[in-house]
Amino acid sequence: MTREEFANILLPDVLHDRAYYEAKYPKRNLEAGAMVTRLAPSPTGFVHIGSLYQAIAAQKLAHQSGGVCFLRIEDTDQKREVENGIEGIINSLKQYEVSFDEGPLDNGMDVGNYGPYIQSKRKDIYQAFVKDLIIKDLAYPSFLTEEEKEAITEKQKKIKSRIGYFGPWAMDERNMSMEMAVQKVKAGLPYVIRLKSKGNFLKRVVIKDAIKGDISIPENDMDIVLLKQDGIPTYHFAHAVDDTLMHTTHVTRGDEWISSLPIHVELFEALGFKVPTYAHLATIQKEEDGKKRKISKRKDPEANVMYYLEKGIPVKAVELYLMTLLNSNFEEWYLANPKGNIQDFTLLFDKMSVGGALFDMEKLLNISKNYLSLLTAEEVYQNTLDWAKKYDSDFANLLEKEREVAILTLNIERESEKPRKDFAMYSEVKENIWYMFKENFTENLKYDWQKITDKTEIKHILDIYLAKYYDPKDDNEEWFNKVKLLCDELGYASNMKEYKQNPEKFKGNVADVSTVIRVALTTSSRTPNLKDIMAILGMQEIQRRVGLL
RNA sequence: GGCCCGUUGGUGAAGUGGUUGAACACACAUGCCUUUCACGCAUGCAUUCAUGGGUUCAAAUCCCGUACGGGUCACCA
Repeated sequence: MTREEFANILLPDVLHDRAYYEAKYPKRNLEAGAMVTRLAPSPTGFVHIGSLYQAIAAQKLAHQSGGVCFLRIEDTDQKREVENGIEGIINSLKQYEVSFDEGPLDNGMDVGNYGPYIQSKRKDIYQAFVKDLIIKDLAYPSFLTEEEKEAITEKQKKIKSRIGYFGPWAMDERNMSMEMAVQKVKAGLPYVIRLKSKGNFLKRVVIKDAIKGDISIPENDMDIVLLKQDGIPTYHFAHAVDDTLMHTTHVTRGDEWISSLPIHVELFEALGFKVPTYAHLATIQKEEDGKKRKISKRKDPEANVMYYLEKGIPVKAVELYLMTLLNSNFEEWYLANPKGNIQDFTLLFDKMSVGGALFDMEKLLNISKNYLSLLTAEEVYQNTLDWAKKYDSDFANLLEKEREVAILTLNIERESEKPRKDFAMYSEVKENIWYMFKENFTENLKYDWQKITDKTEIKHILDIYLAKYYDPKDDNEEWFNKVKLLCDELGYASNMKEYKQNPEKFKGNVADVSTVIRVALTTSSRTPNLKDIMAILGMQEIQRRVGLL
């Protein structure tokens, strides 16, 4: 029996050979230095913050160099398959404005010439290459059952050997005759295809990682599984074939992959492929009970990229935050270019951190606050409305009905040198402006009175203020002067310095009186500029509100 | 346990043998400004770069050991 015949029996349904596929996916026509990168998530129906992080890196790296960034779905594990997993991923990434050049982007249909971009549709391709390996005696069928595998592991534990299927432990199957193997196949025994490893654990491979530098690891000598019983490849094999055929130049992925690097190097060599450049990104971590750990999708809601969307944290803010983690000099650049386009920033491998950063929500919110403060009132209004339509429909209705009041309110102390920073997420807008809407301002509200709490005094202050002093036509300075005059009349200090020197001479000060007006009209002691609020409310509404006291 | 990687303040970090008396940002604290809050401004916050040793005129920066943290050892990615 020839090896070809043997391979045909093992993999009878393969349509093409490897040469066919190599010819089908020619080298990309790109300028020198252009990077081809990719994001390769599994469709668990959920985009991890770490995937977004990688996506941003991959996408920037490719586009700043005039290259290509594609999306490939790694759905080789059918047990983990989730319904609508692929759409979920594409959808989430779309919302984060990650722009891929190729992938299953058009409702799951491929865009680009190097597809299919979904691994489950590439079965024939993988098998063509496995077949080639079998013919070259670099791979063999393995009939090892789970129990047999466990028995080996137990033995290895007992004698404190390394654990795995390698060298002497694999000899029986490695040396099995083709005839014997065919007999087992014909008998219907299930089998996988394993690599016949040529590696030597005592020798080392040195891999140059674009981020971590030289990594030296013992060679792989495990006869790892290439093709599972169902004929679908393992991650390792799919990675080698896909990234070669799709002509990836830079593999960006999480650094949990470093330990399988020797496998990948051996696979590329066995297949006669050129090893791509690897860039292993440090994983984002989280601290809990004083311990660091990988941010986990089961325990941490913030691991899911949808979390930020639900909270109303702008996509852009998340991107800015991830960029600060990605490149240590980004923050400085952004500070100097607050309105700059991120695309103008050049991402550099050697500015990427080798250690895993702790996820810092406070920092994210701070970035978000600053970002929101630079938007126009119209933009904040529109974004808040878009958010509310999905997550708070009552508020959305109100915003649509009271568009003008909302925008006027959001515009107070905005679009200036030092804009206000009242909220970090769209979900916080409501609590900041609700009182501006007439229909929200009814009886039985909770007022946040500060120093002056006596009802008769409060009413007295307001009555006199409205009757004698308040004039909507006043400018800011005049407006405040009037409040001071009011203070003088009622025995409150209009001058803070005088008040501080002799507080006992006054009933209170101008800040206390202003607060009374503020709280009476809004219930809150924390609001933007009072004069502007009053102008938006209008005299009639102001009087109505005073009447409610 | 084997194998990898890492360790600069509460957090992200700058730093690649000598103007580093260790940038910058977040957080925190205090004060100022002030119609509250926020903004802004000012000041403070690592006598020291996990630790022990070595190389050197000189080390956070180079070398070795130790400790600690993380990752990984699947027919999961």
